[in-house]
Amino acid sequence: MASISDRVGDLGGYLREQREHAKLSLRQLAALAGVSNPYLSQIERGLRKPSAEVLQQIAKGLRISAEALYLRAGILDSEERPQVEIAINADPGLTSRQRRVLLDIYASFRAENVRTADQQGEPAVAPVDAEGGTAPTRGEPGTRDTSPPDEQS
Amino acid sequence: MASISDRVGDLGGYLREQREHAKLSLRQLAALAGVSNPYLSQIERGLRKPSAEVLQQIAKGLRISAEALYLRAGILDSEERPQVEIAINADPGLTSRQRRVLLDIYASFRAENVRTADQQGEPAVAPVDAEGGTAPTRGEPGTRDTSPPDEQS
DNA sequence: TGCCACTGCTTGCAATAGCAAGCAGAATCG
DNA sequence: CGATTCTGCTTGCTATTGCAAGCAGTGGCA
Repeated sequence: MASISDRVGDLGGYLREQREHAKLSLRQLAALAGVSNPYLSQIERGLRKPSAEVLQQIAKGLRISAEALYLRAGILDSEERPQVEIAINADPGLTSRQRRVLLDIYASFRAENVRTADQQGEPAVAPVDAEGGTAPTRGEPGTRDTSPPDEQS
Repeated sequence: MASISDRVGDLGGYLREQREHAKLSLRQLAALAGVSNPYLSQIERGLRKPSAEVLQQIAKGLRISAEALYLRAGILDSEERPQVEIAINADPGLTSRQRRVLLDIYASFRAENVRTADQQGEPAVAPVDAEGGTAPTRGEPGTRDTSPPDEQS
């Protein structure tokens, strides 16, 4: 029981705190959230590990952002990332090709600014097409070593 | 099977596309991601609904952001993320000119996609870009009416 | 040709999520 | 006071997730 609570950054404690802050009983919040009250109790005590969907519902009941709960549950990572890259990747209104183009241009702009800042003739870093966009120093996925990793099955 | 796939915005199709783009077999990606290959196959075909944890692992294997998968899985709402325009404007690593260029390209891509959608007879799906998205406009939980809702149990 | 390695997938199972029914204690009310 | 309502929690159950074992097809090689 404590192990789950520890691992997810005391999600349960946070939930209880928020619920008490909102002056809701466990049953009231469960009803608002659309989950069973025993299950909510178990979550608060760290006995269960709720899905993102349940967290969404609980967040709705508490009128807080689901992301706050995701962070505590370890679903979201609060590490700093280039926001532009995230936004481009997350934008459902762009095609894969458009995303790639935008990421390329963005990367080259950033590289250009680094070069300008250095002024020391450091070799230009070629813009790398990475759909994930989070590790620009890596080669393209398609150019990766194609020898298969150890078989798992 | 199709119902899950429809509901989560074709997560499975996206996963397959990304995997193929990375030139990985199903087994290779499963190994990289640390999930079983039958399960990955089921996910791609929409037969299973993976947890956020599994999505995180798969994203790691594909070297893309987990959030892209969360969006397609319905775990994250795209309105909760920084919009591309906002992100570009806020990026300290870009010059004004670069920002303008990126914004112009982004806008033309979006317009292109709207036109494409119109030509196909679909209703325009371009989301209204509202500043701040769905940032909670309601007060703190503590400020809400504290009369209990109807009891459910 | 047979053998081997690879591919994606089927199937049955164990573990866990999430729930309904219900318990015991506390608080409130007539 | 007893009855009622509320509180958080226990327990046993079903549905689902995720996996291991294995199948059938494909391609490459001696």
